[in-house]
Amino acid sequence: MRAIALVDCNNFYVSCERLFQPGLEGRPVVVLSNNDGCVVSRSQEAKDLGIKMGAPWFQLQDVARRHGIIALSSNYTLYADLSSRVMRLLSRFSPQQEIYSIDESFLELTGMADLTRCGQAMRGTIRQCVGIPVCVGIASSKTLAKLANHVAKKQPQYAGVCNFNEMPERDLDALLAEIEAGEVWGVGRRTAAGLQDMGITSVLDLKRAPAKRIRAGFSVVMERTVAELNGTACLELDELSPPRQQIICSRSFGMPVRALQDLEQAVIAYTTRAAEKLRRQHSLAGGIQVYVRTNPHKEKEPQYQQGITVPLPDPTDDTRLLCRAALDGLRQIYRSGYAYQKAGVMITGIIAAASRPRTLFDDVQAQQKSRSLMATLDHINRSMGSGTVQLLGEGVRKGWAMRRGNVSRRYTTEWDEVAVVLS
DNA sequence: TCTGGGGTCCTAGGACCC
DNA sequence: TCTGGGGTCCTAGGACCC
Repeated sequence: MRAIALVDCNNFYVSCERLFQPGLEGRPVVVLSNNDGCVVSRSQEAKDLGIKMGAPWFQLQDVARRHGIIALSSNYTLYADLSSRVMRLLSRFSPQQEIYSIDESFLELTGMADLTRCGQAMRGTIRQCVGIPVCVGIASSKTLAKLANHVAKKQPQYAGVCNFNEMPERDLDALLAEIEAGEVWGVGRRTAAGLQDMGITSVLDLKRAPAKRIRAGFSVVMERTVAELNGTACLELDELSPPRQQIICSRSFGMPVRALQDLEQAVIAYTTRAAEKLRRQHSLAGGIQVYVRTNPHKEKEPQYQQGITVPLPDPTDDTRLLCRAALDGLRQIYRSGYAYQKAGVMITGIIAAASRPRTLFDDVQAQQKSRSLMATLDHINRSMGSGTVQLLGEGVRKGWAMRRGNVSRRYTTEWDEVAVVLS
């Protein structure tokens, strides 16, 4: 039988913070999104207090004070480094691994023996070598493995590893009958409501739903989900991630921004980040979209949102050319008199650098100059820290930069910030 | 005062072509 | 008066994921 494992870190961001601040153990802790906006990770203690995923932090002030909830700004540099350590350890357990997200990985285990014990070994190794707690779900399709992982997390009797493949069908169905259909990977709020209208409430209902009806009511994607619930693997492991088809960089501002000049600085900063990502995957941009918007939550203030795509007939990865195009777009959509809350850029029309169409009029010398300048820029910023060299237009004061009230140190990636044992 | 960011896929509809 | 059929490409919007 096909065997796929899904390994998922528990409360990943909070677990990362606890590694270096053991005093957080046993206490309600949350990690906030950029700008200290929403809750994006919660310790078990915080979940037990009823703190919801995605809840705006400013609405939780009272409950936070009452229960002494500790809120930390997100520290993605730290999380990304710990994630790569976890993933490297997991790769020892299977020749085939798909890194699905910062805290999740699928592993192909087909043909191996003692899968439940193998899952326990993964847990033990990661706990010992990195210090992060994980749970493991094992089943015959990715969708079922996700569900098994969910069970491993919720039901303590599985000790963190749930293997559907070694359960009799009848027991498995009894288990699925107890789980809401909305827990299934790919079933979101809208679909769950639609399923409910059809009388489908549990995972077992969905598993037994006729494929034709599901396809007609929803889409081929949902039809595949039902097949996966029945143990037919439709989704393969994606071992190497294909290059991105779009690259987005957008941020909310730390405070409302009114002046075009500030928006220009932000757009240059975001375009710079996006261009770095573009070059890292050896691609060129065929266009760049810029958008700005006011704060939709402030209903009494005048609202405005607009975006525009600026085509780049000569595909490029040069930060300067991308910035020029983005600024050109920004000036077209900017209207004075609004308090802007967010801006962003999206690189589109992405092609591989190697497949750049050549024309008679290519300025080969300029292209070579651009390539070596960008390579030098990337080298300096990679080795000496991001932002060491930047375009002047990005600004130095950055009044629009995001808030990070309570950010921890980058313990594992910056010499200046390593953990101090005694001082 | 304060509500994240970055992706993918699918579908429908319009423009355009032969 | 009569006004096809089929294909492609692009875009916008919706739904979902972490």
